[in-house]
Amino acid sequence: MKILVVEDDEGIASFLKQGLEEELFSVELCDNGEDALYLAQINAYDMIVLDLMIKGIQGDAVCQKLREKKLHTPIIVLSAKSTISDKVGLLHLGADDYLTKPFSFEELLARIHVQLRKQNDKEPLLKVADLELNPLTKSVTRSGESITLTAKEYMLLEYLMRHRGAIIEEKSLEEQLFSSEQSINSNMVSVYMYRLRSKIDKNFERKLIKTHRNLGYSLNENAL
Amino acid sequence: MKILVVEDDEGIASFLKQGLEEELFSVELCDNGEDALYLAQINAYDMIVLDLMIKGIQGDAVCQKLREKKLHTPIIVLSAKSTISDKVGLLHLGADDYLTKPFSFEELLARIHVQLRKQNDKEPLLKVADLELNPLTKSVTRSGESITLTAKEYMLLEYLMRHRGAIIEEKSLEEQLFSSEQSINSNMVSVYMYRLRSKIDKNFERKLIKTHRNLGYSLNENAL
DNA sequence: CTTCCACAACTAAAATTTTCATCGTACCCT
DNA sequence: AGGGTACGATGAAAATTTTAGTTGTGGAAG
Repeated sequence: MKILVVEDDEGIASFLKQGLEEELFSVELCDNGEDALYLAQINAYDMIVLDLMIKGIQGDAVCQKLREKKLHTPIIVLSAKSTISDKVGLLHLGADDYLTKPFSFEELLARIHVQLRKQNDKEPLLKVADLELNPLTKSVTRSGESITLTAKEYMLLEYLMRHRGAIIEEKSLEEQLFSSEQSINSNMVSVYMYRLRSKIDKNFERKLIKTHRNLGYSLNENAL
Repeated sequence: MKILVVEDDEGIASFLKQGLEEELFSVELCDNGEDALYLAQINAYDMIVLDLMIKGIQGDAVCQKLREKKLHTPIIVLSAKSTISDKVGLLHLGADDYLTKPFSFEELLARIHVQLRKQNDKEPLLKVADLELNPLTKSVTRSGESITLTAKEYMLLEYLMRHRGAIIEEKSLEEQLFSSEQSINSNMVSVYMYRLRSKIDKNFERKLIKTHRNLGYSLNENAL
């Protein structure tokens, strides 16, 4: 699980990083709006923790822009103020939850877990171009035709679709497929990519799975 | 993940049950010391949440007795008082953490997660009779001889050993082996039991894995 | 422009997991 | 005690996962 923490204050940032890493999340830090926007779009985060008062573009604007770009990653906003207008406005801008400083680490952690769990219920049908995946029935179709996947193939595809558009490094995919058990020296991700492609992309003109040499893979309807 | 909640106050009890079940724990309730002792010994709980002030045998005594019987399940104590003597005493009696009322549900949840994680680090070597399992190296020996297990076989054995002595229902084992994905109508647990037995018990006089018809299985050095 | 290197794609075989059908046995009922 | 039934054990085939090795390809260096 990858989390992006956007936080100005170095002390809080490293405190959060350390705490979250102890919870076995993989954490990346960033201290300004521009980088946040860039990173959130290029990486496959499962969660964004976003301080409102940061350098450059403000948190609320970051939040809004990400949603405009159809980024679906849950966002938890951290804020010093706690006025009503703040809260309502934020949720409108696309934040999923907010927390006013000061807050306890455990409170943040609980909120993160709530959001991660909600993800599953939120999107009833994942779509990329004419490829559709229904997480409830675990069924997949492309151009209406049903496609049968094995468990691991399905896991891989669901993960790709939940992070559609982003470039996902092989390490993340591996983590997803083999929950944290280390299996160094293994080309299984590439093997599964091959299988997935042969089922998802092979018979279609428009290829959805893309390889980004030295970076990872992505699932994308654009040329990119 | 199975949690036993020992709580007198019906309101709190059902609140905890509901909250924990939303977190995907499987919860059992009990409102007095005697039942708590009995249930904790007969079932394979992963965690016990224990109120100090309960009917019958008091919480501290329950805690102490369970530890005397070598039950290793983590115990989180709930207490109305918050005097220092309480805290120190409890930890001596074998509790792993305590929480003073009133507490927020999220705080309890966080403590539970901490304890569950600690479990892994706490016991460096699991033993039942001459059967030994090292969770770090994932290696298993019986009477000193090394035994090679596949991933699923290992998972099953580790789970049995972490709950040694208790009768574990098939449903729990299934949940453990196939993280929550439902696979109704499947005898895989019995298939794996068979395999495990053929590696662990077959060549030995003393059988450690026991079947309890209509109840489940247990791993035990006693005749039982 | 060629060569080389690193990475990814592919293939095939081995190992494991999962399913399925059948067998054995404890327990209940009469 | 005999018979029925339900549950667990067993064996083996089918499917999937994993490993290992080979082939292909893009980009850097010469």
